[in-house]
Amino acid sequence: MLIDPPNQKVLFEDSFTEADLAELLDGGQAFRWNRQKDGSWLGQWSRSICRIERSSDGKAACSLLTENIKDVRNTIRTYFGLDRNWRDLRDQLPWRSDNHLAQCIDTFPSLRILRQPFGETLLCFLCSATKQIVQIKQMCENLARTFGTEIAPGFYALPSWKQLAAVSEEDLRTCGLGFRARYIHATARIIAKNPGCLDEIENLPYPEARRRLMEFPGVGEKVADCVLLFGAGKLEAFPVDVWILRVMKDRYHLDRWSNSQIAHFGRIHFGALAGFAQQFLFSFERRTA
DNA sequence: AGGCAGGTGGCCA
DNA sequence: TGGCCACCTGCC
Repeated sequence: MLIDPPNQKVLFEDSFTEADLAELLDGGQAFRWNRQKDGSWLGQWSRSICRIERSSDGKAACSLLTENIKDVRNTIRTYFGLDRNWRDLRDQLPWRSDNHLAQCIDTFPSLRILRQPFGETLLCFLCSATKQIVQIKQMCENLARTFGTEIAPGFYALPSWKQLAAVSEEDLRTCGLGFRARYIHATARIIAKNPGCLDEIENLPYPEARRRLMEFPGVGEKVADCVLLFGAGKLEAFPVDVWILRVMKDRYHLDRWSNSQIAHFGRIHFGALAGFAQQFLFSFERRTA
């Protein structure tokens, strides 16, 4: 049930512009946020429904609209990474010696990395191959409505991997997944055989977690890195997609380099927080495209 | 109206 | 290893 007025609100410390908020919630990290007519954002993860309201001074307030959430404050803190000092992390990026990165950071100063539920992140990014954000969101919504659980009138949670394991590939295709249906189906079957494996992988160190994720069909280097970055808080994960390749070629002048050489350069250049740096580059490039 | 899109896996030199 | 291609479908 929806609660009105909303229960406990959590205030963000940083200020956000409209563009900041749109980039954080709808910029390709998460696929379950929608801007409402009144300008607020409504989003979902697990069995939570969340509203974010931004006042004219840039302060953003977050509230959960679902009952039965034991620890509201903690749920929000985890998802938005409020337990990390992003200002400090941002300062550790090599912006002093990298003018382009500095410009990207200035453009989206309050950008951070979400910490989404691991299994849901895997599902969303299995949908992402050669699709744009709008279409990925549509696929996720279809999956939730068709195979997920209704948690409030009109709101559906994404199906669990257990729920997905009971669905045929053919039925998955009704969600408009295309060839991605095969990946999701096969991955669900593998997870069903070893139900604890996702929890296990989430808690592994980055290199091993990445290797294990890539054993799932449909999970290559890029998807694995997205899942670990946005769903496991591993900031060293550096997803290399077409946007990042373009950035590295155009802005870092790596003209004659192969894709894998470019990816390698990025990981070395940006270091232990490479994924955080990646998000600034990605957002900036998308905005100026 | 038709090409193209936040990739992956398989096959061939 | 490195490059090329099929794979589905809906949206601009």
